[in-house]
Amino acid sequence: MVEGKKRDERCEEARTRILDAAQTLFAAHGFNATTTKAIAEHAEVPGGLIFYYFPTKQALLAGVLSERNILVELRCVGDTLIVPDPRAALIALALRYRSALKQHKELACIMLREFRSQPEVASQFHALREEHIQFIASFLQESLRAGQYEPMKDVQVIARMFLYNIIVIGIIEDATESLHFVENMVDILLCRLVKNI
Amino acid sequence: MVEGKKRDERCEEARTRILDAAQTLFAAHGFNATTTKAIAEHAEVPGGLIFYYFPTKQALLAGVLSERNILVELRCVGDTLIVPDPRAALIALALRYRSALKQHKELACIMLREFRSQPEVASQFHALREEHIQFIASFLQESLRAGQYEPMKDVQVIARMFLYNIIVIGIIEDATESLHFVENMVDILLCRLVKNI
DNA sequence: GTCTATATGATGATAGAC
DNA sequence: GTCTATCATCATATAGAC
Repeated sequence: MVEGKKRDERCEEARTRILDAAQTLFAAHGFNATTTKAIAEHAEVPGGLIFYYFPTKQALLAGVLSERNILVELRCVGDTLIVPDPRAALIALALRYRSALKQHKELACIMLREFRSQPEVASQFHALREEHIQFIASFLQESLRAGQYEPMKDVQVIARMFLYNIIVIGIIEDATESLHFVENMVDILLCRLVKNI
Repeated sequence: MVEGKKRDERCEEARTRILDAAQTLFAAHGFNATTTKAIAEHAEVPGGLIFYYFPTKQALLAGVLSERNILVELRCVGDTLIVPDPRAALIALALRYRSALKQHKELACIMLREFRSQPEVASQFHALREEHIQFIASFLQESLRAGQYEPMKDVQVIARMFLYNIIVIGIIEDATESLHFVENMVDILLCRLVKNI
């Protein structure tokens, strides 16, 4: 029974396990430094099985990027986030981004590592950035309107700064006391508002 | 004569040419994706010569990072930069950082690419960040004092945000209209000041 | 210091049994 | 679908002539 279940699990998850292993190792050591042998060992499958599911190693990378698409997950970052106070709203949004990035840190690492040499990664990365700058800008504008504040001219710039800081915090930073930094960051970005409150 | 000079130049610069080629190719394709053969071809030297100057490929990377040390160059970024107006000072500083990063973009790319797998790179990168946050903070504090402005409590946070944005602009951004963004960024960071002017 | 030829090992990918 | 054995290629590094 236990054996059967174990067996079934391993069987039906072989492909998933390969993707998991590839994602982890690509993030940790980079695409080129990761051997298919290492992926197979980490996934606990024989080396040849990788090439049953994926024609090439490159296709395996593409599989990781498409099937574990960080864009889709991040698009939900603003859902059900309705806070009348712009300051609280931006902090909540920042924390959501932070946890989303943390959750998908491996994907983010792969994108950051490979976007210079893998064109598909670069375009995905670029699209992701611009999309979220627009989203953050309209999210901020919305929460300003909802809170009866004066609309800001600098919304685009603030959104860009917000995202850039989130990216660095999520990817480069050790995340030590980043909550404190996030709050201070939002205060500074909303300075004109805060003074008007 | 021409032949002799050409020959001499090639001879005395062989090591330098190898370092140049390695730097360029490591930045473009990453350490592991770059073969020593490719470096030799790019440097126009025979493949074996690399291992006369550097015992291993890893040592070649270490050579690039130590002999083309971006830290040293960036430490001069604030020299002879005395501007009484904090806004003008920060913009000037940002532009210096931007051009320094642009000039050493290959090094920056290598650090960003490899800091996760190469421990030496990681510690260099971390030290660089903290050092420059401190530097920017005291630079800002200084220009506030010089301009007779009230000292700010958020200097550390502003310095951090400043640097993080500079990093993203310099490394990830395509640098399109980044001057405009830099100005807006400084205005937002100094918002409390600007309102007091 | 420069260059060629090559050893040695690892890597991506395949063939084919089960 | 799973697994083993193996091929062809290419990478780092070396030996040794010049």
